[in-house]
Amino acid sequence: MFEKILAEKVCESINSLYQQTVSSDLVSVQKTRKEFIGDFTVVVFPFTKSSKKSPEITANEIGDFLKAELPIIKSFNVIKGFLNIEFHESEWVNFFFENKNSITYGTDENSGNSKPIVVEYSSPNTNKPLHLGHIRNNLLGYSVANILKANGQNVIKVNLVNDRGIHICKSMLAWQKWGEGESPESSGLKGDHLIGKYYVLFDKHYKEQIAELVSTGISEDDAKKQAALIVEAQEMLLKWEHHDEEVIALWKKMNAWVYQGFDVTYKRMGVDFDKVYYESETYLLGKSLVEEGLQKGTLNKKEDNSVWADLTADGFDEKLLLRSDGTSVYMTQDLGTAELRYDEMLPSKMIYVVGNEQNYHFDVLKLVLKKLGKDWFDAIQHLSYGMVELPEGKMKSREGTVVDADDLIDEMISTAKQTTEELGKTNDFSQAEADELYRMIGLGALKYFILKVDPTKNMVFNPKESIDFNGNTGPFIQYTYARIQSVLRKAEAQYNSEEVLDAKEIALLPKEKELLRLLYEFSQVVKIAGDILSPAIIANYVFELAKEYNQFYHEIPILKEPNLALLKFRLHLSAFTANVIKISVNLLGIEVPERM
RNA sequence: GGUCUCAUAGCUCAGCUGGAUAGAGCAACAGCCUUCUAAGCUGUGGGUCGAAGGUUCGAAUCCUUCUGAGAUCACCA
Repeated sequence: MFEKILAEKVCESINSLYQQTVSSDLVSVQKTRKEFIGDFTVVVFPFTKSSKKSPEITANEIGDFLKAELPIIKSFNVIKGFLNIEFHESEWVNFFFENKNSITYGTDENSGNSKPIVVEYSSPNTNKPLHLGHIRNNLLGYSVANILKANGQNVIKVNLVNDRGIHICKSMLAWQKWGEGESPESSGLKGDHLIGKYYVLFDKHYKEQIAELVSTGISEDDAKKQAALIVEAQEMLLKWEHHDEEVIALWKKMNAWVYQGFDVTYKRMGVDFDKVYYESETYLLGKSLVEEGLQKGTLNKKEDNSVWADLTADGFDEKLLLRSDGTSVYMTQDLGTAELRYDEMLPSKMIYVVGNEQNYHFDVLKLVLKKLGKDWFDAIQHLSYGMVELPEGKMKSREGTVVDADDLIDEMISTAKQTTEELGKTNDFSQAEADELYRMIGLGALKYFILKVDPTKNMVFNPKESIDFNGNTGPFIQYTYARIQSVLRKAEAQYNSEEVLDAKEIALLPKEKELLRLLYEFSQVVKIAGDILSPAIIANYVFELAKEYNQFYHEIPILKEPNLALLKFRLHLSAFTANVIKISVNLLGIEVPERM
């Protein structure tokens, strides 16, 4: 890496010129801004303390040293405290030859040997269909897993399905009462949507009952607890915990419907898992951990038999871990599944892709594990992503403002179809080819729209404005790829990726140099994205790359270039760019078409 | 009320551990298809980086205070 070589040489120069030692990671080597001549810029302000000279003089002295020591440097110039260094063009051409044909360029293939990283994402409830918030979660989890793999990590993707609890009992009860045996087959509804329908129905009737009770003079809080429906639902949950055959059978039937529905949505989103956990199978695990904590005296039991962790010393409150009736809460379950996961896979890290509304939960989770003496507590990393909001604020299922995942995907694909047909792009496509293209573009637009935003930040989605296909979008990037493929197809006679080109014939134009420069940065982009778990880094990079290529494409002729060596170079440069575009978007879970 | 996050162009967002004159896209306006795919390219306008202090050679970035928005603090998950 050029930056590393430069940084180390700069340290040497400080040592040699001023007899001072500087650590190489304190040296700031950055890309030279376009308005100046050079490839890399060293900021010399920090070294003026060592040199006791002005920034300009210091920069010149370091520049002289570097130039004398490193033959790869062609020239340097100094502007204020900035030392701009220009490499010989051959360095960039060499970089090009070394990497242009690598289908794994920028990624680390040495995976599999290290301790695994577990990435948990999706983690749906089985009482309603997935919505836009889940889409962000799924796309993030899937992409982060890809990015970690590209960084040489052994990644295990897991899903923890929240398949038990009062919420699913509500749907079950409503279906029992008013469903009249309705099934996905009889209704034509997708299983998860069918269940969601009864969850909403439950809530509707429940609210009516509450209102009725309130009108008889009962307080709202009491009404919420006394309403017949909620009491019945709780009875059902109790029956479930006691393995009541009828309830279990109903539960299995309805969950199966939901899973059929989820599978369709997962498949359409293009996400998958290496392992699926079901909370119904793991929810009891936490209890033994809590018992252990009680024995050790790190947890305490109150008079009513409820068990608590006292976290006041760490600036938190007390946290309930077992209810007075001995049943476990969300936190208890998470303690159990965390330990199960750790014991099963001995991971170096356990990443949980969970919304930022649960920041407190994860702080407490780690703290309780620490209290319980689990020294691996720090392996837990909460990838806390921001909410997807509507222009008027948070999505609310009660107000019907939730953007349904399936609906949105349908809309994206049909918009892609309409737009593509208007442009006449698929006139010579077969129906199957065309449909595949619409799917790719629609999903590409959606995925890019979600993933280009910094995961930690809340983002806004306006349902009234459809997601764009022009500008900083997925289809723009897909289009650039397809455009390159088109050129390569036209150049069949001149293009052979294996052909050895003559480096001496190649003189880089500014746009070509900039393209190469961007391609060079890719491996660092992958590394940063992996370090901070941010697909947005990749998304913004690949947009930049596509934009740069389009400028090159418009400015410089490829197939009409009279010099055959240059023509071939540009074809290979185009192919290299297409390759990096493909690798990049694949990290985001986006596919690229050969034609569009 | 306690804790935590966020605030950058009309809108949606970049701006990596502090570095040169804060960038894109959309929207608006003006151009470019007898020439490799116009889902493209070029140009114009648009900013007190929420406000005020501070640290620094240097602050959108770090610290403090204030304003505004949001999250969270359940014997819910």
